Amino acid sequence: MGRSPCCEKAHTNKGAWTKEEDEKLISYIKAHGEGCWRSLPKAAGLLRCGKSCRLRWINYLRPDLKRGNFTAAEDELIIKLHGLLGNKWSLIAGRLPGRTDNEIKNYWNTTIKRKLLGRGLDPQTHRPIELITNPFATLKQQDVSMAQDCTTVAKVINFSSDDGSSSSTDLNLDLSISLPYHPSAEVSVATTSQYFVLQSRFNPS
DNA sequence: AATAGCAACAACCGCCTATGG
DNA sequence: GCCATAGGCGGTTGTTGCTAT
Repeated sequence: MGRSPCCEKAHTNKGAWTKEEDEKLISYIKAHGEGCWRSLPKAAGLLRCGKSCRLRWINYLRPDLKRGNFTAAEDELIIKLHGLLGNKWSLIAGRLPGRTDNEIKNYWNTTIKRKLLGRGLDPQTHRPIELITNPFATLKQQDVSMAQDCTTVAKVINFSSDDGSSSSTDLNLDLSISLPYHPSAEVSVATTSQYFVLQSRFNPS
């Protein structure tokens, strides 16, 4: 027997939300707060799936959302975080106040991917595309060794100062609690550091 | 002016995880 | 420990609006 559906699909609306539906959802959450998404639609008088309500609220109606274009600083932060975390959009969104995982995911797929390709970097690995076809074409041996040493990553991308305090930037990138051990994670971190090693070489400002 | 192509974004789907009985 | 359920997440699709031809 399969999994039961999250709601009675025959009695729910789908597709774009109307203004009336938005208003019902907003007023209900203002009055009762978030929580129990399954029972919310009925209580709020909405013919929607609970999941759909949650998504609509989180991605579009929440009052603390920052609408509008991404700034250059946000761009760079997303790229850095993606290099460390991969497609963990919710974790990335957690580091960008007012931005949602869905928004960042869309922005990544439509804009940043192309931006990285334009820089000659593979969007998934963040490695120079040339390195993928010929892994040691441009890296000096010392760079490879350095990249393999994960402890250098913090220095390379300025996460923290030598005394362990946070970096001088206002970006809190302490991700130490978010990264479960996985052998491939070392590869990911190493490739990210390779990117910054190369970036500093090509763009030493 | 018509329309084809593309980019951006909203929303859905299916799977995974956490939690409570 | 097992099972059912709700919530959460990432991948994918559908829709809309803009631009180029």
